[in-house]
Amino acid sequence: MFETLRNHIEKILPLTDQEFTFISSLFDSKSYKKGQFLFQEGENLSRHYFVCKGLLKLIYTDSEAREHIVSFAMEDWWESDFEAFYLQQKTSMSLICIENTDVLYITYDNFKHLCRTLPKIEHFFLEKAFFGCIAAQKRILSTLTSNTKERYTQLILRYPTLAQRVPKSQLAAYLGVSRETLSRFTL
Amino acid sequence: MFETLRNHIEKILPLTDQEFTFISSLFDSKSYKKGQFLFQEGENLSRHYFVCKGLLKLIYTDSEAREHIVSFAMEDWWESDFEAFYLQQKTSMSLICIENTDVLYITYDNFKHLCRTLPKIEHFFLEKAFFGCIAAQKRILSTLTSNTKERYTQLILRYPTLAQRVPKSQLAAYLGVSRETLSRFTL
DNA sequence: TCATAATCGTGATCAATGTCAAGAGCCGTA
DNA sequence: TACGGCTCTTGACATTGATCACGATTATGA
Repeated sequence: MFETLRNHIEKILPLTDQEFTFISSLFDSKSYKKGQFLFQEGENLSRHYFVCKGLLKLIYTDSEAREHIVSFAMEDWWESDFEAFYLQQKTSMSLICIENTDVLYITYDNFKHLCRTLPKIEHFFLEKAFFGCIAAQKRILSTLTSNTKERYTQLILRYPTLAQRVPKSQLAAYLGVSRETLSRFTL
Repeated sequence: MFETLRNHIEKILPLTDQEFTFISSLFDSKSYKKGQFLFQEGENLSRHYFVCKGLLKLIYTDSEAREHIVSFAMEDWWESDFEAFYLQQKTSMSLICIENTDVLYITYDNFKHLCRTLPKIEHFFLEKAFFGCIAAQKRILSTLTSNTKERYTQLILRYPTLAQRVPKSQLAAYLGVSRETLSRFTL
């Protein structure tokens, strides 16, 4: 699992063995089964997760108990309730396994410690955060410019494996439409 | 204008005079009048803008010439076509003045030079990017959980000055609804 | 293997919103 | 002051998608 992380980081930032040993010491690994929560709304444990293997969904549950999918996370993706993590607040969302999943995670304190001790890692996280902003900008744009059917086909084209691993009802919850609506489309 | 930038950065990262002199040398300042373009779709000049005074909109124009507002930018906000800037591509969006506006901007090359020469600035940009992700996550969430009227009132509550500085039709283009729909709401 | 739960598709109905059209009010400028 | 441009409102109608209901199919686990 740690090798996965190392490869992932070194795509952006070369590391010495010593540096990576230090990084590793600040992460913990954990495996979850399908259906389990990595964290739940209202908890106070802010961690940043790296998915080594598996598939997660980050969801928000509204006042009518409807589940909205803020994002999926598959192999090599980072995931967390950013606001809760970075501002040290209670989580407003939950992170749940769609498949059995292996993750590495870092706590906020360890993250700060890492950035202080090994400042060049901030370059790595900056690049990740930039791409996060780009992806978010694109998703917002697609809600502005495209109708539901277009967004559905774009999603499938962009993440073909996701569409195979996730039931349609979950794709609907990600797109913000009812599952019936997706069902009626002929692609 | 440069003092504005310095105050802005120093909220997150203390700077020596020497450091700030160096930073300043990599930014240019420019003033634009209401209606002018800072850049236009299809151009190849990637810059990252800091708004000292005024108000901008980042728009995407679709195939039917409809204008969608990806984001507004007011005082102390950073703005750019992130993808074009960071990946050195042609812009797919345009940045336009809603009011007369003074900006500072940095080119991609200077940005890279800055990060290489003064790595601690990456801490500043990382924090900015993180907050950008948080804001985007929230905006996506609001489209998933709230109806149009709720999103409209949330927008006004959150950015009361914006609602005063921008015509309703532009707020509609930001929310992704028709101006007629906003018109029919009694708040 | 069987029982149960998930998932998916489809019809009927209703609410929300887009679209087109017309007109009214406001503001800056010649 | 008068004009044109911009903005906002409102009505009528069409379209999209949500909701509820039901049944069929597919996975899953004891």
